[in-house]
Amino acid sequence: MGKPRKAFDLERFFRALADHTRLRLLNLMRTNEVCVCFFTEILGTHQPKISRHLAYLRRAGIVSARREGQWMHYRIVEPVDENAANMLKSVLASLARDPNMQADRDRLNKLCCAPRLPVSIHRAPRPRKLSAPARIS
Amino acid sequence: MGKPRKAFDLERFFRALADHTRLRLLNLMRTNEVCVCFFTEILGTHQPKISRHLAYLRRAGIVSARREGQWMHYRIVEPVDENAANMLKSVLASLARDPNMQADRDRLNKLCCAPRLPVSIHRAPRPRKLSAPARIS
DNA sequence: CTGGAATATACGTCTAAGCGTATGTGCAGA
DNA sequence: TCTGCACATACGCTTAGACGTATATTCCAG
Repeated sequence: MGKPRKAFDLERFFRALADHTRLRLLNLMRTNEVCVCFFTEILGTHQPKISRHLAYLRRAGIVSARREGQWMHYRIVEPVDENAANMLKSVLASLARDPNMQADRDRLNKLCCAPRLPVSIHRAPRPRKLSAPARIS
Repeated sequence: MGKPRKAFDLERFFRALADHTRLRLLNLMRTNEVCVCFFTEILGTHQPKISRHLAYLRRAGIVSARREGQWMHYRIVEPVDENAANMLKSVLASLARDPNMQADRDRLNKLCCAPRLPVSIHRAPRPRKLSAPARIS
């Protein structure tokens, strides 16, 4: 008998989405599993800031993390709650339309396909296209 | 050529939804246009608190207000942005499932249909069922 | 035009959470 | 086992916003 999964927390979900940096992160994870160093490179900000926001998203059950050696990969998870899943879908669709968010994704794609990565992240594993969002958290 | 309506602000939208009191208010407005005194009665809280949260929702473009004499009626507005409209629909569907939110609505319905209102709001206009959410803001 | 009712706003206080900087942790290679 | 890299967390500072209380505004009745 599976654990009685805690009821979905709407408030926490919205607090997690109510921040520009976190929306930018989600936008970059829309179709990819991305490692932390790519986020810092694309957003052009300090690494601890990125990690803090990723931790926030993780605590809210919106993303999951996977370790690969020294690197951590983050991806969006599909919420079990049907309404939450729909909301997240709409959020991502809304981000997809925003020109600034498109610019972020363009930079990620460019970097991702570049023959050589910048020195700061030259050994980093490149983002992986995801066929579908992960299940559960 | 209509005014170039300001782009929908996702962040502001989520900040507005990231509060328990505001979610309770939205829940009560799910199918009704409701006046302030009913909110204070149902939530059992101070009136300025209610007004502040309603103002917040209004600034975020989620509700609209209508004056009728001394009374102010609030209702949810259907966002023009398609994704926003879908999100709001999912939010309301999610609230509809929550037992505490159901209890709030039950209390509102009971009060609404009672032969006599409590003294504190005995002259207040009762909530009105809405056929569909209002357009725009 | 004056008092009271319904609602809105202002004010001071407190907490959540944002930020940058410094430091801790875990893994890989020598 | 020691060093360096990727990432996480701790710390101190600052701000948005939630709260209760007090006061302003708006409308109606008389």
